[in-house]
Amino acid sequence: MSLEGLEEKWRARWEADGVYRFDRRAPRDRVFAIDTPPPTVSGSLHVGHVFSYTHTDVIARFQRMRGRAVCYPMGWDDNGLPTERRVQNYYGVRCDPSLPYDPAFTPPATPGTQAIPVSRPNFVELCARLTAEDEVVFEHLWRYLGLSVDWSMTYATIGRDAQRVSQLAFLRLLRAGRAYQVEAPTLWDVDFRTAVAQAELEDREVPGADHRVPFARPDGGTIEIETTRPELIPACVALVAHPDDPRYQPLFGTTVTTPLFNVPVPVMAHPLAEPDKGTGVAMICTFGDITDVTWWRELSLPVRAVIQANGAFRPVTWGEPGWESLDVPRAQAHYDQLAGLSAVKARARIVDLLRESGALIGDPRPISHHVKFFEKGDRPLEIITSRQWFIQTMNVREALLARGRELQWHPEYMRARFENWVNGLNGDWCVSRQRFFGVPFPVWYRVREDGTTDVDARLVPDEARLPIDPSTDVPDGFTAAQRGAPGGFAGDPDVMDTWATSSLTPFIVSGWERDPDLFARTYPMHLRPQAHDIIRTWLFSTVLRAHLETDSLPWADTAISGWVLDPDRKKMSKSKGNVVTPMGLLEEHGSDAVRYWAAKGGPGVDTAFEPGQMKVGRRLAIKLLNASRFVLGGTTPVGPITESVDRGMLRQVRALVVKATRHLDEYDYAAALRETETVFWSFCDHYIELVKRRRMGDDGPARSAAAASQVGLSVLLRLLAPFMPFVTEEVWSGWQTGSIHRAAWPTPHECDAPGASDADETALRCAIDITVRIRAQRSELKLGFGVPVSLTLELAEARRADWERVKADVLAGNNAAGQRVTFVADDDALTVAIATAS
RNA sequence: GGGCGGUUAGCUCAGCGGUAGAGCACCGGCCUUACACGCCGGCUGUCACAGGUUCGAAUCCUGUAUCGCCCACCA
Repeated sequence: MSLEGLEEKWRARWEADGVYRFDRRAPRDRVFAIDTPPPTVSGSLHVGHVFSYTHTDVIARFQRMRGRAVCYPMGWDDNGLPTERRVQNYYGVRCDPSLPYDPAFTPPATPGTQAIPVSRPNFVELCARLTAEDEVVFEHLWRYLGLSVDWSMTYATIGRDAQRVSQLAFLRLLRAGRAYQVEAPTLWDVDFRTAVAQAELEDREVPGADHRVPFARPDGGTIEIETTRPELIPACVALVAHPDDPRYQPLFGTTVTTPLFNVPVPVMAHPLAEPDKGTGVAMICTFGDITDVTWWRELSLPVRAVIQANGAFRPVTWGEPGWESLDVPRAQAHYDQLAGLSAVKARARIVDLLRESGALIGDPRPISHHVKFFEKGDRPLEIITSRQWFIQTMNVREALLARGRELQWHPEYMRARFENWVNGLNGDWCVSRQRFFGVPFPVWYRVREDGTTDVDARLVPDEARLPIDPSTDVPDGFTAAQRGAPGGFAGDPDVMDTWATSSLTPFIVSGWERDPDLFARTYPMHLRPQAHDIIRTWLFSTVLRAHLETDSLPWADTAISGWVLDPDRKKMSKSKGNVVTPMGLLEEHGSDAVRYWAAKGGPGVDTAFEPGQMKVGRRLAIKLLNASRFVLGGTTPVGPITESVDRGMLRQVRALVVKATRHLDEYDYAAALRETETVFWSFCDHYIELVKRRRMGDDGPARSAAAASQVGLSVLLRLLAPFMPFVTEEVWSGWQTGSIHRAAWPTPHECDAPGASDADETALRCAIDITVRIRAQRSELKLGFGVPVSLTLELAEARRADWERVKADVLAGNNAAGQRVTFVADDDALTVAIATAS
C-alpha cells in the first residue's frame, strides 16, 4: 500500500463534503472559535508558517472530534507597506491622495518608467487585485497542508468588512474619548514619510561618534557637552544636568550660548540627566531622541525644529521669532551650509564648521551605539512634530496587565513577554500613518472661509454608512463640489496602522456589529494561536481593543508557537538565504510527514528544521497503512475479548486515551503525539506480532484477537487523525462511514474489555519482556524468525500466573516449538535461552 | 542593563525528586504470507560548571559560564 495520490484525493473530498464547515447554529457552549493569524500575503510563506499553522490545525481537529463546532477561519493580511511597495513596482503607479477616483482606470500592461499617479481608491483597488492573486497561492498551500479551515469564512484585512469594523471601532473610541488627535512630536520615518508606533521600532547597532563641544558661559568660561548628533546644535533649546550634580549646580538658572549659532539657552536641572554619561551635561534639542521630548515637555521648553518630514534640514531665517541669536549673520552663515542636507550630511558639514571655528574639542571619538529604526526602514527615525491620531493605552496599563493574567498562556512563561512590553510602554498608541493602502480614518474636517482646514471641526459619518473613504465620499449635508472649497470640507488624508485593523480580527471573524447571532456564539473566542515575536504587536493590541470595546478578553487561551531554526540555530529568514520553500517540502515528504515534524515542536519551543523527522513521519504514515491492512484484512469474525494479551493491549491504549486527551486539552500537542506514537509502535511491534498467528484461526482466541486489534486500531487512528489527517482518513474511509475528522474522539470506555484487569497488563508486559530476550538471542545466534526454536526460561515465581496467561501467544509469536520453564524465588529473575528445535 | 528560555548519547529532542530515555545516525543480523518504504538486535552519556537542600538531585534552591529570544540603551 502506498501514500501516492492519497492526499490529493482527500483534499478534494473534504472540500466537496464540507467536512470542516462551521455549524453556525451550534450553541455557544459547543463552539470552539479560533482567531487564526492572517498571514501577510505580500510576503512569502516559509516553513515557519507551516510549523505554527500545523499546531493550530491539530488543536482544531481535536476539538472538532470532541464534538465542538469549530470556527476556524483564515484571514489574509494585505494591509500595509509591503503591499504598497509591491503594487507600485508591479503596476508602475504611485498614489496621490489628492486625485479624484477614476472608475475607468486600468494599469498599463507593463509598468512605464514614469510612475502613473492614481487616486487612493484606485491605488487600493490595485492592491486588492494583486493581493487576490497572492491569496490564491496561499490558500493552495494551506489546503495542500491539510488545514481544516472553513474556507467560506475567509476575510482580508483590506476587505470591506474589515474596513467597516476598523472604522466603526475607531469612531466608537473617538466618541468615548479614547481616541484623540494631537499635534505632538512623534517617531517618524523620513523615507516612508510617516509616523510609526513604538511597537514598530527596532534597535540597530550602528557606528557613531562622540563629539565634545563647548558652550560659552556668561563669565567667559565654557561648559562642555558630548553629543553624537552635533548637527542638532541649531535645534538646541537648553542644556540639562542632574539636580544633585555638584559640578553643575552653580550653573543652573544661568544662560549659555551655543557654538556656531550663538543662541542663548538655559542650563537646567532634571533627574533624567545622568551624571556619568558624557560630561554629565546633555544638550536638549527638538528633537534628538525620546528623552529630549520628555525634557522639552517637563521643562516647558520652546520648539526649534530643523529636520523636515523628508529628513532634510529646513530653511531657517535667523533673527525671526524662535530663531534668536546673539550673532544673526554668523548663525545664518553657518546654518545656510546645513539647509537642505540630510542628517548624515549635515553632521559631516557641521563637524567641519565646528573644527574651523575651534569649537570641536579633540577629534570625534568613534563609538558603536544603538539607534531606533522603523523595522522596515533604512535610516534612523527622527522625531518630528505632526498631527496624529492616538489610542489611549497609558491609562489602561494596569487593566491590560490584569487581562494578561486572566488569559491562559501556553506555555505559561510567555506571559512575561506581554508584561514586559506593557510595563515598557512610554506613550499612547499612534495609529495614523501617512500612507495610502490601509483603512482610512472615517473623518472629514470643515474648511474655513479662508480655505484653511479646521482640524477641530470634525465631521464623522453615521455608523450605517461605513465603510467610507473620505477622499471620495462626501459628509452628510455637503456636495462633492464643496471638497476643499471655502466653507466646504476636506477628508482626513491618513490611513490606520495595520495593527489597528489586525487588532480587531476577533471582531471581524465573529461578526461584531454585523451578525449579532454569530457574535453571541463565537465571541469571546477560545484560542489565539501565534508566534512569540508578535506578542508585543498583535496579541497586545488585540487585548487592548477588546478591553476597550467589550471590556473582556478577546479569547480565553493563547498558544504561542516557537520559530523554526536552521541547523545553526538561527532563525530561518529570507535574508539569510536559508529558507526552504514549503511547497517543495510538502511535495517531497507528504503533508502528513511534514505535519508530524511540525507537531513534535512543542508549544513555545524553537525547533530545528529537520528533514530527518519528516522521513520518520512518512514512515509512521506508511506503517499506519500497513498495520491497518493487517488488522482489517483478516477474515476472522470478531468475538468476545478473552485473552490476556488482547486485554493488556487495550489497557495500554486506554491509558493513552486519557493522557493524550489531557495533553491536547492543555494545548500540548507534542506530548500527545509522542505518547500516541510510542503506543502505536508497540501495538505494531509487540501486540500484533504476538497475536498475528493466533488470529489465523476461527476459534474464540482468534476472534478475541480480531476484536481487540480492531478496537485498538480504531482508537489509535482517531488519536492520530489530528496529526496525520490524510492517511488516517484513508484507512477510516475503507472501514467506517463518514470522515474520521467528524468521528468522535476516543473515550477510555471504548477500550474496556469485560473482565480486564491490571493483571492483563502485567501479563502483556511479561510476554513482551520474554519476547525481547528471545529476539536478542535470535539476533546473537543469527537465527532468522523462520527457524523454529525451543525455549528454556527461568522466571520469577511471581510471574507464574502471567506466564500461564500469555504462554500460547509467546510461543506462537516467536515461532517457538517448545519450552522448558523453571520458576525461582528471585522476583527479578528472567533469563531466556533458545536452541534450534530439532 | 532588565526579563524569559535553553544547555541531557555524534544529531534532533523527551524526562523535571527515586536504578539515565526515544528517534535519527552508526554497527551487526533477519525475506517473518501487514509492511525490505520493512523487521530484530547492539554501541553510545562526569544529564554545562560550582555550591546548597534532601535518605536520595538531570529534576528543587543559589551562583557561574554559555547560547538564543524579548525589552531598554542616540549626552
